[in-house]
Amino acid sequence: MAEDKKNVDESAEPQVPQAVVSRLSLYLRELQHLVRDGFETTSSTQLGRLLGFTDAQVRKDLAYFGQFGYPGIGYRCAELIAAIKKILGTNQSWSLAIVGMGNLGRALIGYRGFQQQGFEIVAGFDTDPAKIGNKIEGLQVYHLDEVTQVVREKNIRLAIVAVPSAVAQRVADALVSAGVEGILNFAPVTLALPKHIHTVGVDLAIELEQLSFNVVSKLAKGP
Amino acid sequence: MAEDKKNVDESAEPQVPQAVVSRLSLYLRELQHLVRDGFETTSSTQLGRLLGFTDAQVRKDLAYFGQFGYPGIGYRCAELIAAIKKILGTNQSWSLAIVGMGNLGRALIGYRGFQQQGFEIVAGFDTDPAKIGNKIEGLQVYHLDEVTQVVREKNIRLAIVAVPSAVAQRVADALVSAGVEGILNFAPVTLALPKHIHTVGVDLAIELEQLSFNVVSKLAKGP
DNA sequence: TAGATTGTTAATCGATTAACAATC
DNA sequence: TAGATTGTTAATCGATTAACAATC
Repeated sequence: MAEDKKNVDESAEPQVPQAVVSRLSLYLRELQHLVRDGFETTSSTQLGRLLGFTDAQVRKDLAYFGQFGYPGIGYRCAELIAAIKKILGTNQSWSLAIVGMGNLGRALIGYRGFQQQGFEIVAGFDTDPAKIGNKIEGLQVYHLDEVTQVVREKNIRLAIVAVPSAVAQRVADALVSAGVEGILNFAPVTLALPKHIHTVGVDLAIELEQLSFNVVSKLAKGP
Repeated sequence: MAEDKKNVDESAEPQVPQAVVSRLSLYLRELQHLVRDGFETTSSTQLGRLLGFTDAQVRKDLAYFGQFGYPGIGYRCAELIAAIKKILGTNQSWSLAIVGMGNLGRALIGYRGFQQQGFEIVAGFDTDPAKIGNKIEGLQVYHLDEVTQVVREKNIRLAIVAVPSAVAQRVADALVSAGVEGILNFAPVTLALPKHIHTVGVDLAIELEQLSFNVVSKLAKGP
């Protein structure tokens, strides 16, 4: 128990790369489309083609989590969907908080895609007195000072941060001390948080920078 | 010239991994914060610490593009900012179109972070007659049928897709045939587009799935 | 049976890290 | 000079792909 070599994780499982987890979400999305389009089964080749991956990669990714396919047949879509949801934790529904009732925050409250994948926003927070106590887009808005109480009452484990950069770190700290375990951060800053808190950052300007880089780079090569 | 081994890109340059490009955007963001906070210079160690990377990785990433540092000194922030902007193509301003004037589309029009990094939304598109011809959040809204003309007139090279999944592919096709070269897609679908068109997909539900996966996985290990 | 497709091992490829001479 | 830090090469590590026996 005492002997740790380097900083290797002590847990037994093979340790799943984050890249595998994000492809898992893409497999889930494609499988849902396949079911909608009437497919009962699919194959690693088909899934790979739809997403631009090799068939080997699809099989390898799934192999991290178990055996889900049938040699000679492929994968039963409904079955694989259920399995991936279980792995991702979205076989159950998650209660979310959102902080920041600006343009982006309000848009996210109305976003249908969250509900569809098992995420329900159950509380909004802001510090603007004009907004607190009202409902915005049907969602009850609380003062950030009440976050600890509301998070406990409503069993909130994940939160969305949609506030200006200048206050994002303070808001994140408040969420963490209220007991939130994961944060989806839309403010264009790197949050400094305890290691056991999970963070995903979405910086919209950065996404555009990836595009502009690729567009300008391609100028070098002719058509 | 004829002899190509496998499907190796013919272009001379070392071929930059996409992961490097996204870290480049993060370096830029941190450098801008450092300048705001009064730093004249920084180092690979400092940048790495702020972002959770090793110093070696920072230097290696930058080395793809040239020599920007001073041995014994580090990097001059302003200088490195200018260099990265040039690499990413954001030393110039980009004119953007946005398609879809729903909740998310309207929020993105008002998002200050785009302007700040050199992206200006100059035209909105929709197919709802009630919206066309008006200004939304100060932005002129056109019918999607006019996209080719507007794209040409306003020199638009990048576009944001914020429409429902069901129509995202058709919208993307229209943008491409209008001459757009890069698409930031918020619809939760994989777009099938010509190889020379660049796409970045942002699926908000998938970002939350990454969080839920990590939160449930951590249950296995006790504190 | 023949054809299809899995799960898995081994081979390849690519990315990260460590180390260090060169430089300020 | 001593201390700091770069750019770069070599070593390590990890992820992807190819190949194939097993299975339906």
